[in-house]
Amino acid sequence: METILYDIEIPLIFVLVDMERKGVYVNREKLLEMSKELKHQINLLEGEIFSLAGKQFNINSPKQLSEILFVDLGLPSFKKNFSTSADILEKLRGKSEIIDYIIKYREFNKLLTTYVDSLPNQINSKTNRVHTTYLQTGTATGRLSSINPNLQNIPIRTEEGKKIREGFEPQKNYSYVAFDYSQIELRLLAHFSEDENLIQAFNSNEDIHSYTASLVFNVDIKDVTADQRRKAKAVNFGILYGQSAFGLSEQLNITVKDAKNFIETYFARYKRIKPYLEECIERAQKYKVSHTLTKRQRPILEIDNKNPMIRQAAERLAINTPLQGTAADLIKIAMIKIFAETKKRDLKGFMALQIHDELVFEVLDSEVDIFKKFVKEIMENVFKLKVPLTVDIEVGKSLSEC
DNA sequence: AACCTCACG
DNA sequence: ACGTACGTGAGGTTC
Repeated sequence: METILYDIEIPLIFVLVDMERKGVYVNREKLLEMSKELKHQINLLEGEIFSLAGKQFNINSPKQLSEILFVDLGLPSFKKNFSTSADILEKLRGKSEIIDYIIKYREFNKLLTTYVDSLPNQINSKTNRVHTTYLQTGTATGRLSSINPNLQNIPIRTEEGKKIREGFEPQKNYSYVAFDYSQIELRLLAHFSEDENLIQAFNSNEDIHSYTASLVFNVDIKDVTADQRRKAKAVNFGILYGQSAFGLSEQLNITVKDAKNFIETYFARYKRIKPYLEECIERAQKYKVSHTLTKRQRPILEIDNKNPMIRQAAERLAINTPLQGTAADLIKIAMIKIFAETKKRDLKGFMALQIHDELVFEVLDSEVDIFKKFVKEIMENVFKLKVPLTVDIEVGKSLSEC
């Protein structure tokens, strides 16, 4: 079923093999230091949790934890199952002190086990670096994935998580230079839908979430509040995934009625979006596949399923696949061009990581300016869309500075 | 091996 | 009444 584009797929293999061969340096000592500190914090949190629970138990066991929370402590459970996932715990915040400790415990324990204590074990003794493996044909949409270890999910969202990035360092006299596509999937939505307002939003170079907020809440863009922007951001992303009013209401902690209102206003302001999303679904109904800009195809076999739940899930794939998949196509083409250009110019710098919409290079300091120029140029002009593609650049002496 | 949870885009 | 946002990989628990 899958259409393989040989002129794209085969050259990418060389880029990937080169990245895997070169690897990234991880500072063992820094992570060891972090490990000690995290273990200390985790111990303190464990003490607080056991004290509030009135007994010792395995906090890592959702089964035992739910017993403590929903039976022993009598906290309200919102779903039939006794889920203890982060979004449920978030709703229980304030109901018991134990919740805050559990949330922190979970965060620290995740960072410790998945990264801080794990990465040093993956350092290759010959190269003294960590070498991931990229899978080129492992995903449904055309994205890459990364295994053993996964270097596409290095923490960044929390303060403690960011510290882990300090452990990733370029070699002496080199810097990391990171290039990331700004809002590529929303830009592709603008391109495919040809919605005038969304195209205008990107042409005006305004912050897209503030721009959406100004349209949806009918205020001047400079008067958009942080909360309005947050809500607009949720709607923008929700659209890419085919989120329902219920889903949005859950995420924003607002009523379903308000969420429905938001989405309707969104479609009223960006008039071409809803018809475009419907076209995506109709195409999938007709051809039983979704496709990307380069005609990469994904079978959407359940699009006519009689079970509404299964059918709606298929409809969401029909909406999301062209966006996520096209973004993957574009960055792959850019990677091939950049690799060729690096060889042609005989540069020492090299691609170190690909994180879906971002490329990180390890670059000789004297080459940084050259790289900044030609990589940005290639990425932004990889394909002529109805909106500009823009790339943001960060330079640093560790991954935490990118 | 299945399930839960959570790290990232 | 039901379930409800796409794409991944990894670590821990449970069976």
